[in-house]
Amino acid sequence: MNFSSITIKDIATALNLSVSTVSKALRDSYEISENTKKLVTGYAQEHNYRPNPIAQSLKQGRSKSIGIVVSTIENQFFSQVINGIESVAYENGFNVIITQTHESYELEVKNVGHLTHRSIDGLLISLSTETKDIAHLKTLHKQGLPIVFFDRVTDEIDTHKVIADNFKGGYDATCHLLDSGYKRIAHITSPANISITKERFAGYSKALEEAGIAIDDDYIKYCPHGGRDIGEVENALNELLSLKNKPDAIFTTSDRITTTTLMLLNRLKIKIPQEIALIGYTNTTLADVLNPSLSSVYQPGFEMGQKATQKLLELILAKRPVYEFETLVLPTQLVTRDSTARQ
Amino acid sequence: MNFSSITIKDIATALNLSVSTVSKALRDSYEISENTKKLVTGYAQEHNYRPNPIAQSLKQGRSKSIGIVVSTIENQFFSQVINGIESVAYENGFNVIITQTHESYELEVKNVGHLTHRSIDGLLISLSTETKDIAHLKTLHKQGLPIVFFDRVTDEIDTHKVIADNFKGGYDATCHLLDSGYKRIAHITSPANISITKERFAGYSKALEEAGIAIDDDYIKYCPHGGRDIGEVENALNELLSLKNKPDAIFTTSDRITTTTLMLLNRLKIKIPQEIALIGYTNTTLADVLNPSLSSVYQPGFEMGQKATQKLLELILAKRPVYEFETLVLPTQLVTRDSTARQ
DNA sequence: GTGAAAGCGCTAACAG
DNA sequence: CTGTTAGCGCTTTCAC
Repeated sequence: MNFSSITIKDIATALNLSVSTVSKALRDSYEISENTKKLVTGYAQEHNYRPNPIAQSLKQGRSKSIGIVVSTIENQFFSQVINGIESVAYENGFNVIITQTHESYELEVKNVGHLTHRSIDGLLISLSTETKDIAHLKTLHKQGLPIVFFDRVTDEIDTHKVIADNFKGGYDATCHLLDSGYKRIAHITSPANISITKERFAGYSKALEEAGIAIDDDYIKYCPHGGRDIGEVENALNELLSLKNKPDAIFTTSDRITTTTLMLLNRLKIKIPQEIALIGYTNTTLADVLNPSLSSVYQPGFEMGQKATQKLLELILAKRPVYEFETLVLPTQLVTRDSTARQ
Repeated sequence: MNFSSITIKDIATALNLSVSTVSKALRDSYEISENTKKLVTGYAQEHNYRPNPIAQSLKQGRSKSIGIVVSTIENQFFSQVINGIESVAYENGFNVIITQTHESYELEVKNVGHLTHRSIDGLLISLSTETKDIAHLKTLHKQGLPIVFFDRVTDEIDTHKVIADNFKGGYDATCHLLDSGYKRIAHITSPANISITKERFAGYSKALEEAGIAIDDDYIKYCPHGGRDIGEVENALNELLSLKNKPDAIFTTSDRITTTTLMLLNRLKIKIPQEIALIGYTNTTLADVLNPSLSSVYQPGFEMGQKATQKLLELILAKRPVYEFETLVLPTQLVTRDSTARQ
């Protein structure tokens, strides 16, 4: 039910006009005289007329809304992205529908189904950690649904993408550890199938390689759900701590893994950075007040949301099919704090 | 555009039936023979038919979606609430549209307008800190829009409400400080016009009163936007610190105020709890790993979202107007940590 | 300049 | 049991 509006018909009868005249007048059609336009718009204003978007959608086959798929809005990175998305979407008269996968492939498929089914004009998506098969998206993409990937992307679909410079993020973080004197640098990360994991790992590897340090597979641990469950991180950490040659530093990816690692180390009373240094990806505003303050790689979430939405709107509003796609790479920010202080 | 469906008409022509027969068959009407039902549903399944929700909404005047208004999803409390809302909404075939006020009255009015205008079936709202006049909601409520308030409520509208036990939260926090030996307990809080502020303040007052300590107005500081801007908290804190009789403890409300206060105290190198103890409302999962670990009042956000949605759905699905309303009060949880350790 | 009419996809009286 | 018809609110030909 629409709780705030009279209809075009009401205006028509009140003004003794036809609905089509009113409709055209409201849309400022050249066919309508200035007089009636004024009459109509005046009446509309006065009675707080607002077109019923549902009827418009049905008629026009467009809903002026865009769908969003993220893993979870509890993650500050994603809520920042969403704020960026909203800022651009609202400015352009679009509204957004947010859904969460909670890192589940099944939920991702379900959400995407729901969204398209609810007639969105375009989709912004960051893939779940479980997602390997993207058939559900390929189909939609082929049918012409505008899609823009952000954060966790795929190269199986050719469209606009907006990501952070994950390679550099991993590289910078690792270099910083090396520069601070750490040598046995472990890496706890998300599953290897998602893009960000590979890219960050590549940066980590490159840095070690340049420092002449061999990659030790024992030092690389994957959390199947990107740290969604505390147990994943616990296992990873325990395995690292039980190595004969324990790491002296850890580089973590993903907010969840990072903060959980910090918590677990504290719980184990392992001194950071004296026994083990820690640097990780996180967008929490609390990095400064953690114990110890946490060196981190910060991603421009808000900007990522804005950029992705701009690209999506380009696709949605394009008069003709688009075949040239861009991948925007945004810089990350390395912030060094106590958790990686020089030994 | 709907990217995933054939229409009822397609089915009808394919099966040589009328659209109404198909429609009824799909809705399992008693008027239709088992045979044709099977035929229709079979064909529908096979061709992945899904009703166009836009058309359904237009026809039925219901959209099966509910609107949410919160201050900001970056606040973990609200993202937890939203998760609770989603869990119940999805289970019942409703989807949700999330909007943020960023503590602005203007944005609240705008969002509510947008939402109703987009034909929501019901509204879940936590008022912005700026909101004093709720005429925009009263009108809608009178027109019959089901509304459920949560967290920050108003008593100017008679409907279901779901809140935390704010009085007890304030009372418990203050008692805990008193029990730990603190006597000069300051309070930094949100504006006095919102419900949670008054209720928590009442708890704080009661505890002091019971301890035979007079309320000192100099110890009560309000942040006009609930700590949205760091400057608000900075001012409040500076005023407290420049008192001749400095407080030895602070009780803060709202996630934002709490964590900002912690950050500022750290920045000022004021030792917590030795120089000033700190306890505050926060739902961050990081309370344990803050420096120092932070005593806090935790609110059952997820549950609040669930309950509010259940009540809203009751209203939406009610066959006849509802005149009996409930206010559910959920318990909060006091978690004591290092920031309020006994002196 | 204005209006009549069709139709977006669906539902629901009402006939048959 | 099935079909015809009207209509949700809007836009858009096509007549007048």
